[in-house]
Amino acid sequence: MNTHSVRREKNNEKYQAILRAAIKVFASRGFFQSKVADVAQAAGVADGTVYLYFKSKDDLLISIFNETMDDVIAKSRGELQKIEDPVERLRKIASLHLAWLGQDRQLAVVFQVELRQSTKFMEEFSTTRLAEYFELIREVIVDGQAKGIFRKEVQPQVATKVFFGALDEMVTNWILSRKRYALETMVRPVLDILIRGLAT
Amino acid sequence: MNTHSVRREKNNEKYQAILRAAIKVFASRGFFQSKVADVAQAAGVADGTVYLYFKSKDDLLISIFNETMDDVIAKSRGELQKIEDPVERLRKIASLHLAWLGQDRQLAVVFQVELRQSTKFMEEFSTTRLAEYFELIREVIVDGQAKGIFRKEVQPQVATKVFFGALDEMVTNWILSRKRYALETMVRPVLDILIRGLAT
Amino acid sequence: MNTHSVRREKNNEKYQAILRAAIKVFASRGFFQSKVADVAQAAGVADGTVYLYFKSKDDLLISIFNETMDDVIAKSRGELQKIEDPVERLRKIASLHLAWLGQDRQLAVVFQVELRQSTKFMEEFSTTRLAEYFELIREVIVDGQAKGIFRKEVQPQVATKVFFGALDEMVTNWILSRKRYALETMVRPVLDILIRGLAT
Amino acid sequence: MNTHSVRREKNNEKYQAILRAAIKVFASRGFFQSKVADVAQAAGVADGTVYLYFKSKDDLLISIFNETMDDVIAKSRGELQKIEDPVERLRKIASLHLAWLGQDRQLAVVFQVELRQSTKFMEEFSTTRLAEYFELIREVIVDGQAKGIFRKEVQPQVATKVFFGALDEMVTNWILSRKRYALETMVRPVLDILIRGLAT
DNA sequence: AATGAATGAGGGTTCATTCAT
DNA sequence: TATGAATGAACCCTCATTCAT
Repeated sequence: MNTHSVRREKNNEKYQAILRAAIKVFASRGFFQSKVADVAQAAGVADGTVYLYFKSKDDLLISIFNETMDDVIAKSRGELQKIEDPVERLRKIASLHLAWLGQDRQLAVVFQVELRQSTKFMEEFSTTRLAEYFELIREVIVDGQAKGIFRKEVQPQVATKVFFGALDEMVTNWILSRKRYALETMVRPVLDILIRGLAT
Repeated sequence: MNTHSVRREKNNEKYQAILRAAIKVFASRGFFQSKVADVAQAAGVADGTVYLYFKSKDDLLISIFNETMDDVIAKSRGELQKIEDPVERLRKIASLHLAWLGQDRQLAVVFQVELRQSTKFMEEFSTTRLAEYFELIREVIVDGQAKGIFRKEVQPQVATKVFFGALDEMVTNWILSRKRYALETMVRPVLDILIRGLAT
Repeated sequence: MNTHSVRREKNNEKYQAILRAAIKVFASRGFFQSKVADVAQAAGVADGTVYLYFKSKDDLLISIFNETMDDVIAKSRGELQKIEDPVERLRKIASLHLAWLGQDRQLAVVFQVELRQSTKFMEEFSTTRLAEYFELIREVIVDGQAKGIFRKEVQPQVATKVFFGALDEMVTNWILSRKRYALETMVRPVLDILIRGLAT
Repeated sequence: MNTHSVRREKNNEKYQAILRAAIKVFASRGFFQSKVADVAQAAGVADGTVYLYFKSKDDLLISIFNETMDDVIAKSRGELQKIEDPVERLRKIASLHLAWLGQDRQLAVVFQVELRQSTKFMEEFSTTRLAEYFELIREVIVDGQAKGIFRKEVQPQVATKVFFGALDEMVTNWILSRKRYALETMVRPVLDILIRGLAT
């Protein structure tokens, strides 16, 4: 059916409009409480049009995740190539992570809350893009160990989870907090603890 | 309305049966995908009976959280009183946290996934029982700083989040992992990193 | 089952308490919106007790009608025996009708509104007690014709309906009106029209 | 929300089909006993389609009343303009009233029984379209008094209620009667009484 | 490609009634 | 007689998805 080349292409204007609308709507009402019609209206298209670009409502959520993660991972890889020092590399990952979600509260809500709706989603995510993100972190840690900067007795797998878990908690707290502060300011105090924890 | 003595009491047999059933059902199908009728059937009661003990489907989820957190916090406080060393105290918290969820995969799924369905729930939780749990951790860290064991330049608030975030990520990973391992085994490697990160 | 002599007896205290409670509750919330539990509470008995005195919720409504109509018809018959003049007899019926409902707004609401819930009820009522009430009126008119006071070309059947319809509308209007006035004051102006309409 | 041009329009084919189906279903089963699904099925549409044209089940009932009353009032006003004699005007109103309900037993059942379900409905109706109908009658009576045909000591307000009450009772009786007769035949005998009652 | 009217499956909740005590 | 906990059938409405235009 979807034989037209324009459909489903990421740089198609309507595709992007619908995706942005979905982030906005899911963030404000929650995924389950959001109607496809809401997304369509926010995107300025008819209800049916959503289905020309996305298979289902679930697909909207999955696409938000995938598209965003692709960007983040690509961006992170690019930035990491410019840096040698493992410590600075971890700092860069943390910095990008918090800056990226910190500048778009709605996207952050979708990532921290809506995407974790069900084990079904979580399992799908954790075995694909998220696994790739974890791998990105792990490589930096392994490299740091090879360079003698991080302790060799630390299991990279564990360190990766600790690192990610710490950042993740920062974001969740930031979303739920009544106080308004720049999420990025958390990079330094968090890294202070983690780097020390890993350092030789 | 129904404030009859037998109803709504926590140690009422049916109340507990329904709560256990809800954990089981929510864990396996997900909260939104679960029907109240499923919970009732699993508990061996009629649909309507659920509403003699719980105000709504939401109330089931909230009650799971509150009941469990009350237990955990009470248990943790009790155990912590027996320990002096801040390091050992943190270890005890981590140990209880992972042991508690590690021995009941279904409960863990509900806590790591289902309870995070919506900002509505998250906000409610984070300002009550969860805040208390955070406070529990924070006190240990502050005490450790007072005793000169943890660095004073670390912000207890931040350290608390890093600590919780790390543990939380361990649980989430454990749930989603295909490998079956004892969650408690993560205590040592995780604490190894965190304690070092905090220590003077 | 109901073999105990005390049950279902009209002068039983609880029977009356439940009936009064039902009138009150049905009048304020409406029959369909009322719960048997509301009636029980208003009567100060347990839910189940209602079923010791009444077969069903419907039976409550039917009993309100029957009990009240029995009173009204008996009372009316008694009063009519004391009067000779057909005109004064009609006036007495109207007067009793409006006085009786005019002094108990709740009862009036039940009679004018709640009892007309369905053709099922209406058919049942109109063939029993209500038919008896109609007959009461008809006899007076026939008697008036025999005495040469009312026109013979008027069909008593029709005159009865006109008479009842007029009174009935007075009550309905009174219930729905925002103005508060004594329903009985309507007797004179209404009878003025009707008597003239019937008179030779 | 759905303010699309086709929807909710009175001359829309489906709108009318659903309205007719509602009259049919409500008349045969009663409003509270009828399911929206019954109405949908009778109209030959899906359940959800009902809600494209009507806000709720209540709205169906209210719409039946409003649509029909609008027709009746417009028709009556038109006919009355052609007539001068107040007596003939009252006869025309009665004639239209009984002819209109007499030719559609189902509609009559809805008007005489189902619409009087609750004070909620009754209050809404009596202050809008029904008040307009009453006003129509009142004007004729006032005009008759001005022309010296009806007695001036009669209160038009009261006469209106008596007139309407009499007609209303004819319809109700006709519905509940086992005998089948043309409702319109009641015009003459009823008017015979009422006109005499009003005449100078 | 785009529309939006139509579809119809699905479920939380209420409440009349029962019955063990 | 009286209780009230337990039952489970019943239903309105929503909304993801389809498809004729």
